[in-house]
Amino acid sequence: MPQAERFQADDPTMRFVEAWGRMGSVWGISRTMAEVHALLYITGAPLCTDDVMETLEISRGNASMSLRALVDWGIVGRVHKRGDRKEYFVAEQDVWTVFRSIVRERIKREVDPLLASLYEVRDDLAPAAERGTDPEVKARLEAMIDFLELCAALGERFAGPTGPGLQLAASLLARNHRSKHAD
Amino acid sequence: MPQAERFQADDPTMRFVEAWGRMGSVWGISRTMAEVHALLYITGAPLCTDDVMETLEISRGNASMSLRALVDWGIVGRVHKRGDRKEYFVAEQDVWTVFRSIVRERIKREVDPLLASLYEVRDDLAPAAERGTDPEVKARLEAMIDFLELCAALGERFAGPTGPGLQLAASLLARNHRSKHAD
DNA sequence: CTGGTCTTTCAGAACTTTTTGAAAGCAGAA
DNA sequence: TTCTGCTTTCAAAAAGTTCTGAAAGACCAG
Repeated sequence: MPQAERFQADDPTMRFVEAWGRMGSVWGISRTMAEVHALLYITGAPLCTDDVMETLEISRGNASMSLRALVDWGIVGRVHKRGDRKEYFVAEQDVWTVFRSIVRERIKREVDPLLASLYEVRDDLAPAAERGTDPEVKARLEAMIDFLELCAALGERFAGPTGPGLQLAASLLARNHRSKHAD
Repeated sequence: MPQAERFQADDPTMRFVEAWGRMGSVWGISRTMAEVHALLYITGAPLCTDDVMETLEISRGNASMSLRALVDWGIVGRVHKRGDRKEYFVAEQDVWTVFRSIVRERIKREVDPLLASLYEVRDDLAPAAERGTDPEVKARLEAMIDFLELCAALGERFAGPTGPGLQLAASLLARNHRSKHAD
């Protein structure tokens, strides 16, 4: 497999990359980052910064940033080839593992800080016997906190590093499934 | 409860609104939209466009757009008061229902289109006996498609309009839980 | 050390999204 | 009909984000 790949714009690989790129928002990352990930995933083999730059036609800086961010998210790993100074990158190949990393990261980055803020609000609410704050406000706040705690806990269980993941998902679908699709 | 509410910036209501606003990205909506939703949710009572404008200090246009979008997402409803020409808005009060609406919408808007693109790529790949496309590429594509289908199906089951939702979530947590938190 | 190869950083440019405010639209009352 | 009170729309402005490319940094080999 040659180092500098040249894909046609309508090559299946490229079409996959584009489709995946459009999804970036769902995973909470930028389009380019998603494309870089898609390219690494579908290619399977380790690619270096220049491969990524050339294939996606992006700048060196952008490639470097995106790759590092993917490594931070834990869904891309760094690899070295003997006798080659360059650094190579490989995407995790198990989709379920990818999913787990993403869920874990997003909970850490987004749900946890929100919960922290809400705890603060609640704690300031309780002791002061708050002049005139509707008690129902407190109840709604609690309801939201409970829900988010449940989400975080579920996320950990469902997608956590040790989680049952796939099997659990499958079994969920299995029990009392109604007739689905034909496709 | 007066029509034009005036909250202190550090009022618990406002603090909730701000915390929730910062979360917008997670739900795939803009900060302002999230704040409008937070305000309606925590207030509990129906508010009109002017209430929202004044409380959040945003323009009429923005308030109007955000409210309509929330109605489209199905997590805010329109209400009319007898003898009042104004339109009022109330947020769904059951957090689990809100969650379900959001999951359903996002799958519809984001996962389904992606799946559609991937099906196209796969279908173009199969018949042509594609000159030189690595068979592993096809395998990886299939793996991704399978995963996304599972997600969509799970989403429907778990968060769908008829779904078991909360109970299911609770039971998931219950079985083989390891010692969690104290807090 | 010096020179070469590769990686990272960062200020500004390009692009995207969000917000505004004024104008147009709509509906009921008189 | 016209007036009035309210809602929606939309073009332009502001704010926010992502990308580029050049320069600086790191590291190794000789």
